[in-house]
Amino acid sequence: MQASVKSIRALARGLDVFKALHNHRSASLQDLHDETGLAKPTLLRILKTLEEGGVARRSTRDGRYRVSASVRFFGQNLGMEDAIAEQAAPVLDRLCRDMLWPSDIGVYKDGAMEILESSRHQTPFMVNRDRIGFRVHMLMSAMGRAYLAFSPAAERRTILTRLSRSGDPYDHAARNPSAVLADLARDRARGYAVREAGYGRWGIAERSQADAIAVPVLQGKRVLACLSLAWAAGATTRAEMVARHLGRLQDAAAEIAGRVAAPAP
Amino acid sequence: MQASVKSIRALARGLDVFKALHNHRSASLQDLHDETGLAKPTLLRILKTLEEGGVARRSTRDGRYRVSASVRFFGQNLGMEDAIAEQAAPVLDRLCRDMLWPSDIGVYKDGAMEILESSRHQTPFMVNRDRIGFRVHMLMSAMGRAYLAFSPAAERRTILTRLSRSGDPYDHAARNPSAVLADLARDRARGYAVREAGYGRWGIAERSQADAIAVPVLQGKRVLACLSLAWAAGATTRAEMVARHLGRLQDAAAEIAGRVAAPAP
DNA sequence: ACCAATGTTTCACCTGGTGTAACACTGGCG
DNA sequence: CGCCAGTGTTACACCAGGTGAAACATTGGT
Repeated sequence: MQASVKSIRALARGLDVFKALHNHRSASLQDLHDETGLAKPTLLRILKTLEEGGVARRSTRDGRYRVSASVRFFGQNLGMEDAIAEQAAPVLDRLCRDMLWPSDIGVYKDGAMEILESSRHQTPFMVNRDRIGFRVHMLMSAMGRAYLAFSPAAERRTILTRLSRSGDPYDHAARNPSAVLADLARDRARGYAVREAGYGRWGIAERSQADAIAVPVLQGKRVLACLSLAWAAGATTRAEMVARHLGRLQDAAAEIAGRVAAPAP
Repeated sequence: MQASVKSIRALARGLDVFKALHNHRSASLQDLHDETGLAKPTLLRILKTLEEGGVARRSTRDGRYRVSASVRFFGQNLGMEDAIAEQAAPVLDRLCRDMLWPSDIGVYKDGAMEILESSRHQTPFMVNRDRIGFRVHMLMSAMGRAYLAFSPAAERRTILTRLSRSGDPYDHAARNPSAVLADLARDRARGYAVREAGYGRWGIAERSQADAIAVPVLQGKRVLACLSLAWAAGATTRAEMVARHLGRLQDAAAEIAGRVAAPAP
């Protein structure tokens, strides 16, 4: 941890003033003084700096301070994935501490699931280097199958059609859709999806077998993302993991969906 | 002027780092070091503070820094009026220096024009105390007439109907719509509107007569706001002011419309 | 014309921000 | 496997720069 890195009080105060300004539509120096408890000369300097930085302005008409309209564009080029990753990260951390096994969260993109965040870095069981945008197969991984199982039928059909045309041998199971659809219906009924036997291994040189389950993060009827739980198959059984952790995993998925809709402060 | 108020370097640097972070979707410490020229320990402290302030985050997966999704909501509760006032303010200042007479900008709201910004504070001719939300009559003021003259016919009709039911004697002219519409058609043809003779006076105790013209700030077919130019009637003639300044006023209106659509950096 | 509330400037104190230098970690290449 | 370049982190000592008390200026109210 970077426990020794100290934060900068002057900057933190500036952010506080900006937030105070953001809460009220406009604020006088006195308002800000009352709200933040900072000395007025300090506030004048902070507000001057915020103005020069283009994030606040002082009306020439009433002398009151407001946030600048330019801040409307802050974060406007972030995608939904960024929001999901950010809101999921602390939930994954907590999950990992509770379950002692790591989780991943990912979204569907261009024919595969793309991993957005992971708590694998907290465990010794890193199978893949943590590079952003790592992609896992739709039909082989628990995460991909969760996405397919819980998506609306139309989207499921579209994706399977796409996979059946793919050059990747792992995707060819989609060419026998009735078998796949039956598996997915079973997953949907159980409330979680499982990975295909033999896909994915743990540890250096992929010696030990891995297993995983995954649940959807639902936004209405759409699957916003999928949340997976992985463990070394030799350590415990799938039935045991489902019994102990499925509820927790589903709760976490619901929490993430809620936080993406209305982020925590 | 508050020429003597110094800005806070530590805060300005923090804002710079935030902006650098905002330009790239994600940035490593090295990226930020290269871009801002700040020492890495300084950056670590700034980033720590931005994280604690909830405006930046560091991905646990790749260790790169990003702006937090929560900044998406910054400035989201500002109205269009705030944006207009902000973008107009510097333009009004410049206009006032060029023309030596003050301008106002206002929007239509609830049966009257509401002043958003003004350069009257730069002149000795302040007729009204600069209180925010000062309202001027639609039919008596140049600004109100400009709004009516250049609005789509349907909106013009709606407003006139509303005014005709008003209790304010100034609004009763709307009860003879054909005369009003003829005046507005003339204003529209000329490209500017004028105030009703006798409305508005300059200076202390309202001794000297005032005159004004106004032009629309157009966003497509809608009148976003109106921009007025006022002067003491005894000092110069309306024909002279139109000849010298109408083009400038229309250019300024176009500039404001452009800046509201895509704010200057 | 007075008074209370708010905004601004000055200035001396000393903390808190700063960068250099040393250290730790990672990944790539031979 | 070991070296090396690139990157991230920690320690530390200096002193610029942030800070708020107090004095001053301005505004608004009745």
